[in-house]
Amino acid sequence: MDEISTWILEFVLRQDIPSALLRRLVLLLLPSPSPSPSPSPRLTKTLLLRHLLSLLPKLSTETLDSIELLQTLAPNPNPDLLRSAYLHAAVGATFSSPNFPGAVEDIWTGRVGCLLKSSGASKDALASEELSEWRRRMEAASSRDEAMKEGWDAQGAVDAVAAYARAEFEAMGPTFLEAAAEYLRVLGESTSGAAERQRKGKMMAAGSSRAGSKRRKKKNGVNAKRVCNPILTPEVQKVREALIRSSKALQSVVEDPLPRAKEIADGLMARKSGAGIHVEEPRENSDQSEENRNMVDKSAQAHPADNAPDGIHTEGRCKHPNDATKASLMDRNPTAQTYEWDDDSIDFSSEDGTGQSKKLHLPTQRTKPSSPLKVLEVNQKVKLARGRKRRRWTVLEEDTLREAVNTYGRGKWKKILTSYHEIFEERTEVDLKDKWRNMTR
DNA sequence: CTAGGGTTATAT
DNA sequence: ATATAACCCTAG
Repeated sequence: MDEISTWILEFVLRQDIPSALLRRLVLLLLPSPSPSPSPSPRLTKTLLLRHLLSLLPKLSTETLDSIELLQTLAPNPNPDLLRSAYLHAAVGATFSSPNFPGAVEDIWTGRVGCLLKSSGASKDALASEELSEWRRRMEAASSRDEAMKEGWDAQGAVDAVAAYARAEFEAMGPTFLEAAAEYLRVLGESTSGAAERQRKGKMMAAGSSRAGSKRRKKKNGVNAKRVCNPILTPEVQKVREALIRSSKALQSVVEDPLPRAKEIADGLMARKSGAGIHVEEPRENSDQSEENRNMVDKSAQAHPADNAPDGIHTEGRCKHPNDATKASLMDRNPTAQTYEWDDDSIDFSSEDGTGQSKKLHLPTQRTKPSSPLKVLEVNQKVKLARGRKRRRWTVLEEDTLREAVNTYGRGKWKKILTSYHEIFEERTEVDLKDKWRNMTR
């Protein structure tokens, strides 16, 4: 995984992502050497902390595993909170286990026993007087009630773990992307050098040290340019490229609003025109365009959360599985120009101060084909031109597919697709089958 | 809907 | 230039 994916993953992990997805990411990235080099310590830590929090109302041995792993990651800015979290998690896990003697054996004789015996880093980080005290108490007790009678605050234990995780996040500071965004915002507000240097320092603290030194080297050559156009700093360029490149990965997290909007629009169309839907291919504009706008507005109202912030775009994928044959208003218009996030079509620069900006201008509507023959020809062209954009399979998708084939069996592609549709977004059952064929060759 | 052959874009 | 992965077509 490269540095840029790391920034983005870290950012994504700090967001509110579905717990199922988080779990998968944990399984994918954590158990140390998965495919290639393990992720950066910072990312690993983020992942572990998120995992820890996601387990939370419950305390289990999984909680303990997470904390033990976290303990191995330097630096450890909150040693007291870490010890406290471990203690509370251990006690909590013991009490919430259905098998009290078994849990004591596993947690207190096993884990804690080893921990207290061994000397060195892990002992320093996790062991405490209180922990050995609890160990004595647990091993002496013959039942859960007996162990608990000296007082135990279950909610307090959960709070202790949460407090530790929050403190760690706090100590880590904002994610690299957030810091970069903040830096640029401030840079845009004031061109004062002092402020710039201050923010810069803050940002560097957030990023990995490797990233920092790399960029510092680059900085000098482009300084003149960035003063007059803060949007063009190498940092933005880099982040922008990263966002584009990673949009594929993000697609499994961020829903593309377009298919949904189209669905709604089609629904409205169907209701409006009764049974038959026929829209002339090259549409006469003016009178219908008003209606068209309304429909878009309505769909926007129905899904306010889908409005992505400016600059973060998912690709405009218009095709909807069931609509391949229907020509609808929302389908890609062959005569219109769309702005796509293709890697090589990105050019935000307007270096020439001539004010002659490169505006997109939509060509005026072509005259509609006169003969039926021509209509056919145009339709064919549309069909040919409408191949899906190639999208590489993510590791998450591959993993999910493997797991799904294990549970449902090879050949149950439709079933697999529907039960994991949130992960196989925009894939068809045929894609799954093809992918499986590729994977097993 | 699935299987399997065919086509094309992309990585090596 | 070639191999491979992703995608397409279509019979059954």
